[in-house]
Amino acid sequence: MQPTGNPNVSRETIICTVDVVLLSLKDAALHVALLRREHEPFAGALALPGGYVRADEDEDTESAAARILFEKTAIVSPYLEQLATFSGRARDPRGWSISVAYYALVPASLLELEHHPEIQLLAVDPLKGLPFDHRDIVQAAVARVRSKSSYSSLPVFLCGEQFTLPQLQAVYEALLGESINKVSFRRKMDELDILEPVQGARETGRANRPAQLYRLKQAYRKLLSTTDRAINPD
Amino acid sequence: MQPTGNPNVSRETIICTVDVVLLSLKDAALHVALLRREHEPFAGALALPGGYVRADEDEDTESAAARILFEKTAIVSPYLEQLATFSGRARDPRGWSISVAYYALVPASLLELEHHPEIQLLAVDPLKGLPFDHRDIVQAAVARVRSKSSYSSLPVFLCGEQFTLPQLQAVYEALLGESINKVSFRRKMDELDILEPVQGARETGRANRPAQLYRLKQAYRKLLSTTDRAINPD
DNA sequence: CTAATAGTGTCTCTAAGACATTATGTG
DNA sequence: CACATAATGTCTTAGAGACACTATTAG
Repeated sequence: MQPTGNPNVSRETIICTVDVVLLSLKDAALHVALLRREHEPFAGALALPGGYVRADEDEDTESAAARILFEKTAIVSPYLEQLATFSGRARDPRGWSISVAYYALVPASLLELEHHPEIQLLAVDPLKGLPFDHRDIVQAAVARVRSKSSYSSLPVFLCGEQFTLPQLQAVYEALLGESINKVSFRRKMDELDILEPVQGARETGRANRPAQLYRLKQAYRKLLSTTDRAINPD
Repeated sequence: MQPTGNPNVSRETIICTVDVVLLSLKDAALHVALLRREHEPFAGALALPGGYVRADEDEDTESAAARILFEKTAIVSPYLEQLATFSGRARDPRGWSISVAYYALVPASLLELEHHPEIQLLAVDPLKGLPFDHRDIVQAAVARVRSKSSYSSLPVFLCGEQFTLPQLQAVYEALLGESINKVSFRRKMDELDILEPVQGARETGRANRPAQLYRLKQAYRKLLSTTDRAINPD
């Protein structure tokens, strides 16, 4: 955004891309959605869904991320947020590049394999063998989600539309890696004031008292609450 | 980062820039450093220091930010962190652009006007009249700094190399906009364990008990501690 | 009935804030 | 000495965790 020099002067091209870290919870562990690359570089390798920013059709990089995610996985994520920008000469063999990374959270039900056979879910914990700097990007996304989880309602986006409080607590515990005091958890959820019981809806079928089903209040369906210190581990 | 299409296909150019939000504390209020633009667009207007990313000389966008900040203000900031990336067609009249924004914190002493006559310090509170989307960028930086201040040692970068605890507390209070309990503040600083007293150094000259001078411990000189819930307002 | 988990009441304990007291400089 | 602010000791209070007890289903 500066005037020094002539913008039309010939310079080395900068490659502008976006990458999307699509996260979901499977078997109580965070997994990232990867796709097999069809073209060079790294053809055949599993990598984050990503692509070039198209100045002629994308409004900004966020819409580019949403477009690419949809084109490649047919998924529209209810939660998509900018993570950070990764740049430099070394990260892409094609040349000096910028990748604006986004992360998305979706419930596992959205990733049913029969509907998305092209998606490979890989646990984020021992993550290795990714091309480019995709490992760094995924780790940054995981760190962000874990960090935000302790003081926000982010994890609800990993649940389906309706869920019980014990289910939601299990999601928080999976993200934070620690067990949470049940009473404290419910107190915090009550304070956050973002959930509403689904009248008459209970989780039935098991040999115990059925749990009340909840859902995000309408006002928060597409929004994230960031009330401070909402959830704390034991 | 995707292979669909040919990277050599002719596309609308994307302008790659960085902008730096240089923040400092003056008269107990956050101020941002602005420069008068020499060239179009918005020649003559006060704007953030920024410039084109140079693939031929910058290692990544962070070094580009450091380079541009130094070229334009001769300042090397001890704290420089990526803020977010702003993009789209509308933000720059020259065309579809990406700006990777960084923010820096420096003590007011570094901005002595006699050494940096080109810098205009503007209070961030009623901020208006900035070109591009620089107002959004500054507001994002201010929000980030205020948010991080409540649980980290970030504000020490707004102090000089040595400072007293009452001075540091005043900085936290200016950032958070609330007064802090003195005992709690000192307890937290003690827990953070990032400061060390400068032996024998006291702030003298006033008609009261002199305050002990402190400095960041060596290990943190260039680092940020992010211990959770470090500082809380009253 | 028992088994199992949901949901809640309440006590304890930790940590933050309020307040008072002591410490140490200047004039 | 008075006065001002630094630094610290300690009491009060709010909030988080532990734990126990009640509620409600299946079988």
